[in-house]
Amino acid sequence: MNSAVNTLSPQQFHGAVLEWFDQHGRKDLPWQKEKTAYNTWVSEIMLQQTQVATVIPYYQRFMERFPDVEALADAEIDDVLHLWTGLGYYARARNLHKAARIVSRDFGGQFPDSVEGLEGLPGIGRSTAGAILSISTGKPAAILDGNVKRVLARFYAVEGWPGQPAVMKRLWALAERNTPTARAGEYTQAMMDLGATLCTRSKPSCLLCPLQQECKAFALGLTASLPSPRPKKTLPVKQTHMLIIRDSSDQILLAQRPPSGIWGGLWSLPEVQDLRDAPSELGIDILNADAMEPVRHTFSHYHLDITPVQITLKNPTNSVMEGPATLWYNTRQPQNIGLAAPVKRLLETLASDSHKGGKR
DNA sequence: AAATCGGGGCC
DNA sequence: GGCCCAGATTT
Repeated sequence: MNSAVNTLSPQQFHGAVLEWFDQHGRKDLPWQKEKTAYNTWVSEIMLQQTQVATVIPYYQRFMERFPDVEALADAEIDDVLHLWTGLGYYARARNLHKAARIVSRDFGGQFPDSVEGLEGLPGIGRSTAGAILSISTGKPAAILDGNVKRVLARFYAVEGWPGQPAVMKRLWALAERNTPTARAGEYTQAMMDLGATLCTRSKPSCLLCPLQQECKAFALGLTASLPSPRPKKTLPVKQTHMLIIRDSSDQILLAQRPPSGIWGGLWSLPEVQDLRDAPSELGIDILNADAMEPVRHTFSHYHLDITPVQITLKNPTNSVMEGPATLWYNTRQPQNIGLAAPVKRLLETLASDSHKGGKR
């Protein structure tokens, strides 16, 4: 491997980064007041999916309601999900809750104080474990989140998509190499801040960067092309029908998804691939079916073309569907439940259509 | 519409 | 250990 010759030593690297952090880093965020493992953990999980400005009010509400790991472990999952509503990615809230119970039950309320121990908890991988450990204890532990990947791939001009194991391995080695033994927590914070504020995906602010003089991507004009993008492939398209079934007070039938797989545990509309299978699969008698314009929902690995179908039942008082949990959803008074994203959008559309008095 | 992201989970 | 899955936002 073209190991890092002619470049900054680890001491010079983290020295420059820490000096920049002292002048420009953020040090007053709510989770930086008291850097316990619990506080750091909750903030890191929230920040995995959402920007700082959005996270702040969620973090504060969460901490008021669940001030420590015992409070979270004692909570019902529904209460946790309730405070998570709007943040999305509910699987992470479930993992947070599971992990709290493990820490409380198996570890007497104490978080593991090693990367390996932390990694054993659901929802915590190598990078998040490194962040929690270094920030909350100051122990040297490397992180490699999206921000740090970008900084390192550019600084060392590492070619190749970081999703490739060989590239990932190289980046981890560089991350480990530069992590200081002293001030490791601040260094972790600094690297994340650097990637988030200067070394951004597009239009990085290289002129303000403390690493610019030795940055290979800057020198070679490669900042726009590094890190290398994921090789693209054409996504398969899947089809489904989502049934809009109303009761006499115009509420819409929802069914809960199975706990794992797509939209695990979230609420969705009853679904069939082939409309002709609806009566047998769902146990309903259809008087009329009115298909709406399809909407496309894209996952990382396929497109899902959803055809919403407004259903009129022969027997409107039907009690429906044997398998999953169901509920009747009032679009005029949206409840705080975890809804699959395209279903949420669809229900909002239906609500605003009915306000206008229009039927489509 | 395409890119992005850290972890889970299966083989 | 390698590969794919999943969810939602940003660009």
